[in-house]
Amino acid sequence: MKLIKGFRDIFPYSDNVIEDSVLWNFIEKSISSKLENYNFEKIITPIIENKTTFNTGIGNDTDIISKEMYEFLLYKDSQVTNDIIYCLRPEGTASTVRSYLENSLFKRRKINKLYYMGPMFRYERSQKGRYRQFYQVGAEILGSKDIFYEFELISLGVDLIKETGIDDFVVEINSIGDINSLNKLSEEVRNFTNKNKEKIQDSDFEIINKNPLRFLDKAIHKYNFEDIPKSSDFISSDSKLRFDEIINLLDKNNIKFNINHQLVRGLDYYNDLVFEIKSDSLGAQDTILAGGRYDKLVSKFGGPETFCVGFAAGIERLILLSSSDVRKKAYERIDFYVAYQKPDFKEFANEVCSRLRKIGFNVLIEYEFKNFVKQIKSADKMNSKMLITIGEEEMNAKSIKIKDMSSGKEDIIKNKNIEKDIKNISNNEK
RNA sequence: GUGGGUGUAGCUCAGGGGUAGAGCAUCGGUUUGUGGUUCCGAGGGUCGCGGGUUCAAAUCCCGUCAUCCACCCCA
Repeated sequence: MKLIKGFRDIFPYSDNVIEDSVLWNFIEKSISSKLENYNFEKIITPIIENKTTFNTGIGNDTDIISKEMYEFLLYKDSQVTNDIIYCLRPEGTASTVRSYLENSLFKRRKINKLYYMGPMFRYERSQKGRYRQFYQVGAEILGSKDIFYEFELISLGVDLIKETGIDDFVVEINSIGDINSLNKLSEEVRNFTNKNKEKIQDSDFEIINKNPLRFLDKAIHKYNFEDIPKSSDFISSDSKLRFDEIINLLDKNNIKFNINHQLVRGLDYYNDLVFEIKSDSLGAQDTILAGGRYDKLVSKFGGPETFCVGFAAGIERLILLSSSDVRKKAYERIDFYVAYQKPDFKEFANEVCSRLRKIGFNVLIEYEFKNFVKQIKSADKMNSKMLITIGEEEMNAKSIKIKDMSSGKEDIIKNKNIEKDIKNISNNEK
């Protein structure tokens, strides 16, 4: 009986922040509510897909596909039932696009703003901020090339990060050029590497033959070439114009960013805009959020030409970086602790609880009686905002006493007015 | 896949061939009407797992597993 290597349980009161379900819950909620502020709708796709979805989606020669996929054949009655290879999804964009096409979302709305949140799987050595099962939140805008959508997405990314209390981050952006520019660049890389044949390892030539751009991404740093072909040398005037526009928009809206011409992404489907948000305090895995434009992916899947832009963020990484403020807030979730002085008062205390829960409050009562002082200490320990005490006096006067735990202020409320008066008190708090 | 560190109580760690330890946390008492930093006490361990050396192993040796960190790559 043991957890699988690289996987983890998430449970309450864990000493490890990325295993703490209370914090997880809080952060997932604030992320979703921010996404919904921006009018993104949630899409939920299975965590198992046909492997081909990712082969065509991400690119066969990427590390994700060639060495990090969890793939399997379906076994039933001790035999392989067919020869379809399934896999655990390693990322969210390919599944989203698959579902987008399969459900004809492009026919239902011209522009779809979708988000997903859930576990992804990659078979790699685990490390700080990197796990075999990890959670991503992603946002995708399908169906428009409007530059404002690019802006909206970057702005959303920044907001999501701020939402978790992170402030030491950097936004980096680049344009790798449109599809024509990328083709030109590929050709140029091929020429360049042919010229420098004797300096380049055979294994890297395999990469070049499959996809010259991947060579720039993963192998170029091994060599000390000076005049390497750069995306900025081949960028078309259209792409250049778009890049200037997004820079302008970010500037005007006070979103700070760095231009990084070295920035490329490890997945095949990007063109034009690419961006990342990084933090220094994360160790080797410094990217919190990354994305870009992917205008050819939908047609690669057999759909109509569709302009798309999106990003994904690592939830464990957001949680690792979350501020102490956010962590504290996650534990301030109890509105009322109901303390009763004698076991005989339990029935009434319980009734008060039910009534408060019915009108939407988070209420804690401990049914195994312990002495009054202990109960009050417990209210404090559990971070309850308010304390309700029910003792002899209250029972006689048919009332309850409410204490604000941070100010110490007390109120007495008549039994029959509980619902109305408590709403007033908690409104005054806010 | 490669390299290094670490595995002893729920957590953080001390101990280093001869009866298993501390702090924090938990629970109880102090305290049957008021909380955060009072004081006292209790529970909790196959010292990661397997093998070897020894009269005796948590301790020494070998293996293995897990975990952390870095490389690679990525969110």
